[in-house]
Amino acid sequence: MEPPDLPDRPSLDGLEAKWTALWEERGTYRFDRSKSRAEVFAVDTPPPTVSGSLHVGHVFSYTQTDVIARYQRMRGKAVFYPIGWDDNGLATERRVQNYFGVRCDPNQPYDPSFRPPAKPGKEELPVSRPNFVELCYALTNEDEKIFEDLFKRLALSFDWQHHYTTIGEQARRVSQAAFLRNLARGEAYRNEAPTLWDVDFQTAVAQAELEDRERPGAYHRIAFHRRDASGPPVEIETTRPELLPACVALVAHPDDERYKALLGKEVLTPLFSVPVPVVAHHLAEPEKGSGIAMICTFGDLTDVTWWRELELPTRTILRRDGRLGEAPFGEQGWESLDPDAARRHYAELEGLPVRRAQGRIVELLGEAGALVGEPRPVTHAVKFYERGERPLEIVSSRQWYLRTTAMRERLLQRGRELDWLPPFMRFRYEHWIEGLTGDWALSRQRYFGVPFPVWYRLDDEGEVIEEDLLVPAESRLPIDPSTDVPDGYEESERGKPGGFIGDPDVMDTWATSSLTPQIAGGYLDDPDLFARVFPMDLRPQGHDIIRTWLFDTVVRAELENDSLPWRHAAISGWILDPDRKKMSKSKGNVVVPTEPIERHGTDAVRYWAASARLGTDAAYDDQQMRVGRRLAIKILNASKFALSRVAAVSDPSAPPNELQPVDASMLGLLGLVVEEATAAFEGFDYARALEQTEAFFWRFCDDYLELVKARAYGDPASTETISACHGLFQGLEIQLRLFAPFLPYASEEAWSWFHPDSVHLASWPLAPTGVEPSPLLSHLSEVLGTLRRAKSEAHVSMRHPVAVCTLRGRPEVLSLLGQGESDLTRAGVISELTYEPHEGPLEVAVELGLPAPQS
RNA sequence: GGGCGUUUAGCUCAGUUGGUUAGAGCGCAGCCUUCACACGGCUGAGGUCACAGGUUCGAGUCCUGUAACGCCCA
Repeated sequence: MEPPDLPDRPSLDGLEAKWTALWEERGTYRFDRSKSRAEVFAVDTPPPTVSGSLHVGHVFSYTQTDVIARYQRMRGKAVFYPIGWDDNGLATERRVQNYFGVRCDPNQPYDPSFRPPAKPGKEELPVSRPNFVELCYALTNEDEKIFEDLFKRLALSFDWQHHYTTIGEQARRVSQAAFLRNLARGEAYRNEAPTLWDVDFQTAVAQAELEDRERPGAYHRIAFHRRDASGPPVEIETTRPELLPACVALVAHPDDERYKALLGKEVLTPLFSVPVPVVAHHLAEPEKGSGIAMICTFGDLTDVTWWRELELPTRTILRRDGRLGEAPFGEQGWESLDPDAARRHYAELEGLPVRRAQGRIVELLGEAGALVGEPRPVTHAVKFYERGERPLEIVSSRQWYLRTTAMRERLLQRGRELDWLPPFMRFRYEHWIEGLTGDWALSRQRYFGVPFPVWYRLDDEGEVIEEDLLVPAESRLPIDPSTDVPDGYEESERGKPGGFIGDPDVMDTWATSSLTPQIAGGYLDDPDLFARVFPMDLRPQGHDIIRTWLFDTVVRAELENDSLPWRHAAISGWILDPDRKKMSKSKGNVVVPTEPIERHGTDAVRYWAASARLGTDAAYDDQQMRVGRRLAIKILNASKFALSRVAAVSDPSAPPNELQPVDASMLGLLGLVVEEATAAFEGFDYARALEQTEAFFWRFCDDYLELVKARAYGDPASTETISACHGLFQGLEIQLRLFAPFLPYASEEAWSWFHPDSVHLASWPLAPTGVEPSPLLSHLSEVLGTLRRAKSEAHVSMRHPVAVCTLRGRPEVLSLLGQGESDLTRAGVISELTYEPHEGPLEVAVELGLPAPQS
């Protein structure tokens, strides 16, 4: 073969820039859409939240997916591997708010000449909704560039031509169309209902966005007198005494003997003298507090359950800003035996935020003698919006919902059809479904999101006619109902009696993210593409978003496509810091991914990420990256050596007539590694494939290269040298391909020294044919190990001659070793090699010779 | 309170349907500057497999229980 142009000192420096540019120029990772579904491997990649900070967690899981994608590409699949940015939603709004020091005020008019302040001021500057959205676009554009640069440097083999954003036109169109179809099929509905509410963000929140946090609180024991004044007062315990004005009943467990006699009777709320019934429900916990609780509208989700199942009245006092609102005691629905006193007491509370209202009502209760004993401090779990800072409240509001609870069984069945990696992750999904307390609340009272594509007709008084929806034709999508006009109306009729008004809400960001297979696959615009990629093969993601992203995506595909969205779900673990604590911004232990890439190089960082199995958390580990870097350098050096030798023979790729036993053994054993790595990859166990490949490579370098060196430097026309060169060539070629998914830069560089095309488009290797995996090389390794030990212990160089080496072992082992005798004696610098048959494991006796004369 | 996972060398982790003396890498110690590699290589010392029972000829592996840690859900 042509002598390759080999570097004097191979180096990793510069490889990343060089190959990233070449791959892009050559379109190495472009999707071939001429392939049929069976020839395609489609990945539904998680679109990262670009407003969030980049950290090594991204590197970790995205690399694991890329390794799988590269394997599939080498297996001959057309890999559909799009990438998107998740830019819509509250995360971006918050970042824009902090970055520019602005606040969205929908009442402000649009200012086309608006420029954000250079530095955020002390007070947040109110800006119009269109101005605010413009800032969101501007900032996400900046953020996206940073992500793109990182992903390219990480050698993630995305097809950048199939790129989307969750606020982009395509995403809005698909989200709105899917919603309208949900609506038409009766799967989406709008309803006034108790809603989880964040008082700071002033928006509804879904069950999936909840988070429990331990907070200090106190049990207050409050006495309720019986309406008929018989018997002692009933004492309840509550952590939320400020909700007493919203009390609609007391509840005890039906089997609780202490309260059986009370059931059906009425008691009076202290301070407000509102008669409320005592009712029974199995969710009342006899062991908790006094065993009887007050039901308020609404203190927590249990209140909602009681209220719904026991058909209790509603007395809402909480406003959406987290303060106590109106409570017209004495009027209908607010009946009181002493309305004047009730109003007097409530006047002390109205307008106060809940915390201050709590303090005040405790004083009032104390003065009225209704507080029993001192409040008892406790620590308890309080529900928060995961991005919020104050506890969630529950308010009654009108929201859009998607009917998920009605399809529990179908979703569980889909979960069983999905291949979970690792399998136990399915429990997360099942438990989530079993624990659903209501339908998916879709609407958010926010600004940077996909609007609901509906308008409402206004009656002659200018009031909204809820049941009379105006929806656009699908061909008009995407629309913004706050600026677009429904068919048959003029803009001048907006907000006027007899006119129309747009729905002011936007969709939950997951309502868009849950459609990534449809958005990326061209569901609406490109049915030909969609048919080639859907259902997709792989959904990679973290286990923290099984209840949101994975679950929601299954829901949408079930409703829209009557199908699972993908066949396999690969769930990656967390990145922990070196002390095994979860990395998080608040702990200040986040590692920025550019840092390890700068220090160790991409291949090294990928090696670390690919060493961790799916579903397993991994600690950030500099040492492991150093190992990866060393491996990458070793690949370059070993390749250089092998190629510098094999060029001597005419066609090293062709199997020679007389393949020497040592070469055949190496190739045979490598064949086993190929088979194991392939099997591991087929089961998505890339870490095992890497482990096997790496272990073999080390033996290849330490033992095989040393054994064949003498032959490789021999006469290029000799049988021995031709065989050695074939072993080197074949061994190298196969191993570079095995390494390619993991270390794309080093393997591509070495491959380029003797191939015009990319290793990443080369075929995945097959085990070499015509060679038996004889244990010859393994036995030789053992002997070499003993020789090295002897030399190491004698503190002499490895070139130091061995006077006599005696091999003792079973005859068949000795006879096998005899086939490698000349390689062994030259690699070990052995003067005399003798064999002694004996029954037992191989033993090697070494007698060192005199040092070779100094030259 | 319910569920899931983890526990193997100082550290990070493999360990297949139960089968010789439990593996790897890092770190540590020692050695070697060899004609691919000092951004290196070689060699070595490290383990009561969390604990307690049980099944079995045989258990890191299977069963029961306990503990610690982590996560999810109440």
